[in-house]
Amino acid sequence: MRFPKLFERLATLAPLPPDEWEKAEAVAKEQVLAKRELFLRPGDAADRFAVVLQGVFRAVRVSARGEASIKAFRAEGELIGAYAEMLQGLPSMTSIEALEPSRVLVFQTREFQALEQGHVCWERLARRVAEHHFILKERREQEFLDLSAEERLVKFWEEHPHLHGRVPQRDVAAYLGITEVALSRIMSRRRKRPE
Amino acid sequence: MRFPKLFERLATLAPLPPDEWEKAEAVAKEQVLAKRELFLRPGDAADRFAVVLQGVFRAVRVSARGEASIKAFRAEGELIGAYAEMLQGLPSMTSIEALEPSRVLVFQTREFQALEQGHVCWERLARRVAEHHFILKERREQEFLDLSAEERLVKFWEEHPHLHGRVPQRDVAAYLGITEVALSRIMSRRRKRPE
DNA sequence: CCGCCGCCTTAACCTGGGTCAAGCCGAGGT
DNA sequence: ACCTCGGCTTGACCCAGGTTAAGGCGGCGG
Repeated sequence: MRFPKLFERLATLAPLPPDEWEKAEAVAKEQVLAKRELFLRPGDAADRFAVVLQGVFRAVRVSARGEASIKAFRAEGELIGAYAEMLQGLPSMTSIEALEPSRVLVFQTREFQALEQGHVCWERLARRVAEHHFILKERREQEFLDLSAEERLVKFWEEHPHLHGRVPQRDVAAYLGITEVALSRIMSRRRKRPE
Repeated sequence: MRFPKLFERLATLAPLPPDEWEKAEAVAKEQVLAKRELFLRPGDAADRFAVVLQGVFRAVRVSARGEASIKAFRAEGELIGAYAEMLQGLPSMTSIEALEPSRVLVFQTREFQALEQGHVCWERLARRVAEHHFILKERREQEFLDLSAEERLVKFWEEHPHLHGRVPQRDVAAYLGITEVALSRIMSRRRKRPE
């Protein structure tokens, strides 16, 4: 077993026999990405996903009008991929970019589906993953509905302290749904009135 | 089989043997709700969900500060329930209210779990449901990030024409993340400059 | 028939965040 | 050492939407 820590992590989501995990490792390929390199670009087929072994990524949605907003940051142990597009069989509308030199473990969806045929544990895991992602998105929805930009910022750093210093401010702003300029203003405001 | 149309609908999501559906019908209970009656109130255990047979519901999140925002409207054929709380074993933070005299088909989560033990089709269905809900939430996230209130309004009516005349404007506003007043302004603006 | 209530609209005023544009560093590259 | 360039800040101005408050209007109960 090449990735025992990853195995343990996944096994907490759903029971996962070690030999099934070894089969998965056999079809997965490690990939190294330089800073600024893309794991996925818009227009690509959404036929693969990966687990981050090391590094940080940003998932950027490129809207029809060329605007770019950030859907998520992903660091060690988390999944990257154009999940929604994959589920719908659409080409990716997301670009996924390494913000640091990174390493990921890549799965082709075809090969993952083959694993699902072999043992129900993979379907169960996929269910838990879907449910988990749902919970994250619902939490985010609630923040847009109930919180001001400043409150969302505070919450962001509470929930993602490990991203400190690893993601540019402009990207945090794009994640919060505001501009770089507004973020800067909010920060200076807080500096003056600490609470 | 008491609800053949519902069976057909679910069978499009994941293969569902008719006899399994009959087992489900056997444990489900029909419930009638008057206008304004609550299917779920905040604080309740999130131990049941239902399919809407007739009527419209609104799912309202009551934030800590007493603010109320609307997570979703649900009409015929759709699911109601405090899904995120159910997944996390938390008490409901959502109130689900009938906007019209309604009928729903109620399942206890315990009983649904028993169905899951009996046949994998239920786990597969649950997975598809989770994935579907994820896609909906992600779409909504994107709308908050990329669109103005006016654009969100237009899209809302494009996507939910069947709700026309069935939900109060103030609720539409709360769903879009704006006030009743702002919604009214946007509408009068559009009346004057039709495009 | 009247008055109340729920729901919607309108108006006046305020404010958070957008836009545009001018700096200000600090890290590389030459 | 210098230049550039990318990322951050700041200021001036603008506008969408929030807040408050005053009606309008249709339906329903008394």
